Amino acid sequence: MLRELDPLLHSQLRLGIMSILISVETAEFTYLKEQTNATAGNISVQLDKLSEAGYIKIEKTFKGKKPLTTCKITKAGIKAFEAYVAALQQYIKK
Amino acid sequence: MLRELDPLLHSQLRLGIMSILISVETAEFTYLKEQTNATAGNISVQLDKLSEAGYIKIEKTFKGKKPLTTCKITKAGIKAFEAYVAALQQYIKK
DNA sequence: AATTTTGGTTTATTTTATAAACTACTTTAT
DNA sequence: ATAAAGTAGTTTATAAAATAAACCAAAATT
Repeated sequence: MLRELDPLLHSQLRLGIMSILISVETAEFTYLKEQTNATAGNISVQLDKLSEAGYIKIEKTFKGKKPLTTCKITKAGIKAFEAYVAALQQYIKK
Repeated sequence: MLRELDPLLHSQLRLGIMSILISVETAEFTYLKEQTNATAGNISVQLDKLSEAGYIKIEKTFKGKKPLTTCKITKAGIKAFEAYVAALQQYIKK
């Protein structure tokens, strides 16, 4: 029987964000936007969801005079990501 | 930059169905239902979508007096599945 | 012969993803 | 100095998807 895939991670954009965050550890909003090719609005919404789930931590500061949003994956986020990947393997192994 | 994930395959249920079909080559509706733990309605809808995309072939016959729906992955389906897995690797490789 | 079960389909509802519009401020050009 | 354009986002509206609920037709069971 196939395992459940965490719906919060089974979304192209959120998975992309998490995929980046798991390797870089912290990333700025604009960097995520570039890398994922998504619109700012979409990123904003998905970051909120990941944050509310406790998968990432969002910090709002300023770079000079401009707002700066920085994201960092949490322990829970790493765990969830790894569990998701493990479950996913079931689906894609030959 | 992250690659696109075929939205038709990036769905838990459709991916599960394709994952089964790629290994067994043909499967009955009820078998898919059991293995995926999904409702009949949901399976019915998702099979139609996969079929319309040409990823699977659906055959309707009878087993004795009862209707029997049999599914088989197509060449295009195999190709799409493999492309999806390749793209996905980008997201989940450490 | 009524009730339940099987094998589905269709329709309705909820959830999700995405895009469009907007806010607040900064930088650049006039 | 001020209007126009750009940056960094958020909020709201719309479209698309997933899922569940309701339904149908025939078969099997009590």
